Amino acid sequence: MGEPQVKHDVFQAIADPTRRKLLKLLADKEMPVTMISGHFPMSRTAVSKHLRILSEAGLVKERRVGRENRYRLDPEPLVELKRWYGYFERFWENKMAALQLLVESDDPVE
Amino acid sequence: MGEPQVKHDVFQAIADPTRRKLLKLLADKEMPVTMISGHFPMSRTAVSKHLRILSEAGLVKERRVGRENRYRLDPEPLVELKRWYGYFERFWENKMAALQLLVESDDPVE
DNA sequence: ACGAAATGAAACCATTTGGTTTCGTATATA
DNA sequence: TATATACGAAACCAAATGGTTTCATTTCGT
Repeated sequence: MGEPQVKHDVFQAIADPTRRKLLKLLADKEMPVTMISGHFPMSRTAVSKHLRILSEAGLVKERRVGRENRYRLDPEPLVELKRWYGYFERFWENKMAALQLLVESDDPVE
Repeated sequence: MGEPQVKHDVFQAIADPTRRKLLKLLADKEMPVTMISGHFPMSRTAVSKHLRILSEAGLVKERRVGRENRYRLDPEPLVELKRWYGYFERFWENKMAALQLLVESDDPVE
């Protein structure tokens, strides 16, 4: 019983650029740690720690398969982000109308 | 010429809960620093440093009026946030449909 | 049975972060 | 003019962050 006691929340989790890249990488593919770390200019252990933080925030799920640990995105906690953002939508009136068009076009960011 | 050279980006800026509260506080009201800091259990100087970070990220605008420095929300950089999570929306298909309803209802978060 | 692969835990380190208190300066007001 | 108010800069500090290397454990493939 009691709260889920998450150590890192979504906002903290996505604050780091490496972790944002991790989420994109794991968005459509499930991958084991060593393969994941091949995409980053740091040690496997460092990547592993980032994955841990993402996992604490609920943004990735891990699945043990033999000796490897496979990770995959779980986008569900991003809803909190969307809600938070949604609160502010009421505050930009005219200014945002133009920029909204930019958002609608879905060229990838980062 | 050259990039705007922002020290703190939006993701870092909103990672801290105090700064998220600041944004909500300044969403519809322009306020001077001392009045703002009255809403937080820390020194005026500490609040001032948070405001500086938000300012670097472009999320607040400051305006000098006499001896006071008035701050107000500028939501424009939040568009980057929307674009970012917008990328992931294509990855939550069925699961998100239900939660979407929650988002649409606008009870305040935090 | 044995060696290699996959991983996390632990200890360690430098830098950043979030807070403090003190001080100087500009502006308002009595 | 003198005093009080509003604020940021600076120096400082403890804890968190993001990285490293080393080591032990589990599992796979000969």
